[in-house]
Amino acid sequence: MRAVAALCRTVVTSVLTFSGDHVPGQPVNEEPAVPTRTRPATSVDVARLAGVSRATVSHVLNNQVERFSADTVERVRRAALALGYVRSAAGRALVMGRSDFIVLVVPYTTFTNLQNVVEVLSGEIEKVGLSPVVHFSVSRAENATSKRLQHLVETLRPAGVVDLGGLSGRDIEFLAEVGCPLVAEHEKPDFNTAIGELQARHLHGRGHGRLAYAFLSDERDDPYGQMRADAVTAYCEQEGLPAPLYVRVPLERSGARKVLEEMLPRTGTPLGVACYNDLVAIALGEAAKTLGLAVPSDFAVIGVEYAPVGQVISPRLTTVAADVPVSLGHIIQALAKGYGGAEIRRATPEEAFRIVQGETT
Amino acid sequence: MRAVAALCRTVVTSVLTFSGDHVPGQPVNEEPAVPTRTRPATSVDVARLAGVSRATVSHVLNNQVERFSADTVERVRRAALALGYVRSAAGRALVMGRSDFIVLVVPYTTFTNLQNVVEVLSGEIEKVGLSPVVHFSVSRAENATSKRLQHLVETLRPAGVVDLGGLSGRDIEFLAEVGCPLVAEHEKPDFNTAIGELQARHLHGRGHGRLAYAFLSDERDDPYGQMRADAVTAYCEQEGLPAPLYVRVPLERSGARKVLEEMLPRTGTPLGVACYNDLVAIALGEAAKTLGLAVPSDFAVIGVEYAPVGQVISPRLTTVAADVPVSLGHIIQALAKGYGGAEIRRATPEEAFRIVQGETT
DNA sequence: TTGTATGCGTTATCAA
DNA sequence: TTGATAACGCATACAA
Repeated sequence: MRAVAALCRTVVTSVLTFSGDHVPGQPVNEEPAVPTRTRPATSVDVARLAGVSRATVSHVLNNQVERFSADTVERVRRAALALGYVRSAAGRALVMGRSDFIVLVVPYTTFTNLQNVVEVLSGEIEKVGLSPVVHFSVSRAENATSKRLQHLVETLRPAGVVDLGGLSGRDIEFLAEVGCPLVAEHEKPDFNTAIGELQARHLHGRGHGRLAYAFLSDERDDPYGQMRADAVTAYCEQEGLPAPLYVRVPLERSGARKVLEEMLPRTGTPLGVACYNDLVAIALGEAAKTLGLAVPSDFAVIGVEYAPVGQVISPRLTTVAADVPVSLGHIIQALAKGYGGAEIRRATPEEAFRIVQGETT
Repeated sequence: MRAVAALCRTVVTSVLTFSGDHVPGQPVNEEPAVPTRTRPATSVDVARLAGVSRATVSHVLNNQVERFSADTVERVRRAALALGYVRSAAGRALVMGRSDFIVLVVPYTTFTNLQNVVEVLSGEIEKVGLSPVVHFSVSRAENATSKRLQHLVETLRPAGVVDLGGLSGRDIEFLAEVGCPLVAEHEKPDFNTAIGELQARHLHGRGHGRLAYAFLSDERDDPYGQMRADAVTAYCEQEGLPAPLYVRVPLERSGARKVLEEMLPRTGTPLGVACYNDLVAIALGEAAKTLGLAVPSDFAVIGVEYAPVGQVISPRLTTVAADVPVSLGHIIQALAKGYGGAEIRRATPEEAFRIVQGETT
């Protein structure tokens, strides 16, 4: 039976097959009714064309070429190319125990640079021979274990998971339990602290001795805010400034205005506000305009993101911009170390972030 | 040897194994050095615990329960649950010829609702027993075939691909060649035409007889702009209005202002501009303010997105909002039809989009 | 109603 | 230097 199937395959390979799959082991004798696709080439096809065994094909295509004659290697490679052969992830995953995918977990937060981040990481992942796949985290509760992520990891059995901020504590535990590596988890640089401090130092340098921190207050998670706020607080303490006021800003006009009206009596002016992101900064800036505050002399705001919208409005927003490839350096490094890529140097927070001076500070 | 391995597995299953994989077929006699994870349960384990054969397990777990006694079904299900059994995607994909994943292809464009869109579609995909995986398209050229997508499809062999606007013509050809179904491709409603017409009709209804269409002019692809602009043009023709002027707006202040300065002599005022998205509308609105134009009487803009930022600034932006679940109705429907879910009704463009009245029209 | 046998495509071991 | 063979986990046609 096997011989029949193999023989049949010889024919089928060079011919069109049904769009549906035929029964395994059943010779296909009839004419294809709807000739739509060719069955993907397998290592058997390559082996036959190259005149070698499947084992040889496997070795050569995995770059274990030392033990083979140059001629054999060449023949196998040409055959693979000619047939458009691509190793089956399924077969490979089955025998390896895990697949060649890396899951990028994106947090449930707006993220102007997301496409950029994914693009940069995708390139690095491919450099080490793996394939990127993006997963949007949806868990809002800090310690909820995401059923979706769990299922993805259990079925895909990825070679690794990259956390862009979407993982809860339980998610991380889960990954450890099933033995799925979390890329760069333990060497994550404290970027959020760096950002918060950068904002505080900038506001202080522009003459603001009274500071506040503005969180985002909407339906989305805010995976970074607390660390940044802590950094602002630490800066104030270190510099002998009064502790910053914390506020939560809703993303609509009247709500933002109300927040501002409530904070001013408690802080007085001038006041400098470090904001969770550009959107929060814009909301506060607009509210300040309607209240007749002078920006930036009485009321200064600085965002984080360098979103385009902050640069088209008046006053142009002062913000913190990230150098995406640099700020992902620790992940890129871990990827290289864990999966056999070239060694690279890690970036410092100073290299990763910079202030973009606008008109709001 | 097989018996040995099977026996060995019986032991290993209830015990911790190495974090690395042991050699298949090699009994593990030594004590585990680093007892980190248990090997995932297989259908053999479930079969043994339930006292049935692997075939029975497979049938029951695929809901082909008619032919089995209630007792058998129950025993199998309990055993699977007890062992935390998850069927291996690899084994399944290998024998089925394709995996249980659906690839969501996201276009290279800013997208406020992206998280929402992905969340809604993910839910629907799971309803039919498949798993969503997101792929960020990066191809900018209209007819470039994305090497990344190609590789993903070839290795993952997904059950289907959902195009959110990131596929080029060649990508679509490629998918057809390899026989990967493109979900809802042929029944895609013409939402972009609906959006363009909605914008034009709104501006006209607010008293603007002279219209323009503003494209995005930045580094990103603009997969939707042309269709919307065409719809605006068609509307003008149909209503006997002068043909709309097309402009491309860069996302920075001086550039946007220059565009505005160049268009006004050609159109005069009052002028109504249908914009590609909220950001373009904001850029033009701000430029209009600096030129001293009266908004909306002399110069009106309407965006698309209902992005939060448009609602926190002054004047508050008029825009087109999408009902995400409704606007994805055709995809949800196709998913259900193609993969055996519940039948649902398709939404019309009128149900999917609505005008959010702000202060710029 | 249940079990047996086989194949899916890849990799690893060991023999030639 | 190369090849035969045995896993990996699952699904299914077919036999019992």
